[in-house]
Amino acid sequence: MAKLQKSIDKRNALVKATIELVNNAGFHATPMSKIAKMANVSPATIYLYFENKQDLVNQTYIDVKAEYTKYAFDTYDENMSVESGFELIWKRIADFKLKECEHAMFLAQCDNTPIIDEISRQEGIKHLQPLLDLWERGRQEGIIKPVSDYLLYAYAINPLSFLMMAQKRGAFQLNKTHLEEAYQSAWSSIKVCK
Amino acid sequence: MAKLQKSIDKRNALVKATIELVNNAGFHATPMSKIAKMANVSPATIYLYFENKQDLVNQTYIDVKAEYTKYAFDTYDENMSVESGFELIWKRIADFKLKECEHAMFLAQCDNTPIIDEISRQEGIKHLQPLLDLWERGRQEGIIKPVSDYLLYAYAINPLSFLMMAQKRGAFQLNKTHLEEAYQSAWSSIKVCK
DNA sequence: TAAAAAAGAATGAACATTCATTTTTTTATA
DNA sequence: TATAAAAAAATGAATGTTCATTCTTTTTTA
Repeated sequence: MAKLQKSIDKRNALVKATIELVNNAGFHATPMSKIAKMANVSPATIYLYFENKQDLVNQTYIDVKAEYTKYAFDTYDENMSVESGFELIWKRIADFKLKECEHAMFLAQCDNTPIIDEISRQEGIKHLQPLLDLWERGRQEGIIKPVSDYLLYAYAINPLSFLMMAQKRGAFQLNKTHLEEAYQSAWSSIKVCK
Repeated sequence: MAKLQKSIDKRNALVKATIELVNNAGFHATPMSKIAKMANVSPATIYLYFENKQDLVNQTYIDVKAEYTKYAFDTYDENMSVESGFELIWKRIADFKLKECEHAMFLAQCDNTPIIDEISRQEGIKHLQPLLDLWERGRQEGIIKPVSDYLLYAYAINPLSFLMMAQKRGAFQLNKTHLEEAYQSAWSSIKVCK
């Protein structure tokens, strides 16, 4: 009840500020005072929305992860064929990582450091289930290689994180052609070869 | 002169402690005092070997990156064919990431956060040159896809980082068979298809 | 006008770094 | 080779700052 009365805008502003500051300076160099300032809020106000700094970053992670997977699966439905379902999801993920670069970067940072609680990490993983289900179906139909989800993810999805980071650092620019090539690589790395 | 007298062992112990603590707690939660304690040294002593905390972590990064690439290219020579050269390097990298897991994890953390200075990051990248040269040769011979180094790296090498992290988190175990499959995926994602 | 939300200032702990000494190593001399 | 003076290395404690969090008061909302 109390919570519902509090302004959701303020919570969102805090989450947004956290993402931006952690991306630019790292967790170690983002004090609560800066987060508050960027969100136009008093430091004390943060504690009306979050238990402490750890809780703030955990919740931010879960929020962003949920947004990411919502975007990824938004236009997917389970009746699609394995191949076209995968293509759809892959391209949505690519889209997200390149357009919502800030959010994708934040996830990459969280996924490669111990700044997130193990519990929140697990929470974040759950959202990926539709993709894992698709792969399982693909394996049963003999279309997808009968290997661990981790191997499939490593070759089909994870490269996009690397490309996103490289692009963010200005090292190179991903265009439409690259993207199509990348998709082909992804698909051929997980499909069963005839 | 003065520097040579100082015990290289102490510097190494400090670097080692930094890797271990940053891996387990993150940069934000590794105070100099803990690093000193783990290296059996007084906090003040750190400042005889490093300018400050940032310098310590930068140097640690460069050290580990150099060790990584030294290992990767150790048995490679430029007269090898593109395909066997690539296989050799890939397998050495895989070996390193799985055996020297702590070091590989540290690199992954540094490569996905702003804890390292841009200058040190650039320094670290230089070491990778032999692989880039091999790819260039491969492109000229029509064996390797004529695409950006970043795309090749994303699909051929980076997945190993993801698999290493997954393994480290205990999520799954990479065995010989997996590794061979992973290599095949890597190679087929960068070679020109006949 | 009462309850909820927000604010700014205060608090106390943690931390990076420096300081003043002590210990160890090196050098020079006999 | 033994010894003492000098230099270098190392130390534990001190310093001053930064920061997360809390407290008290004010403002807003119902």
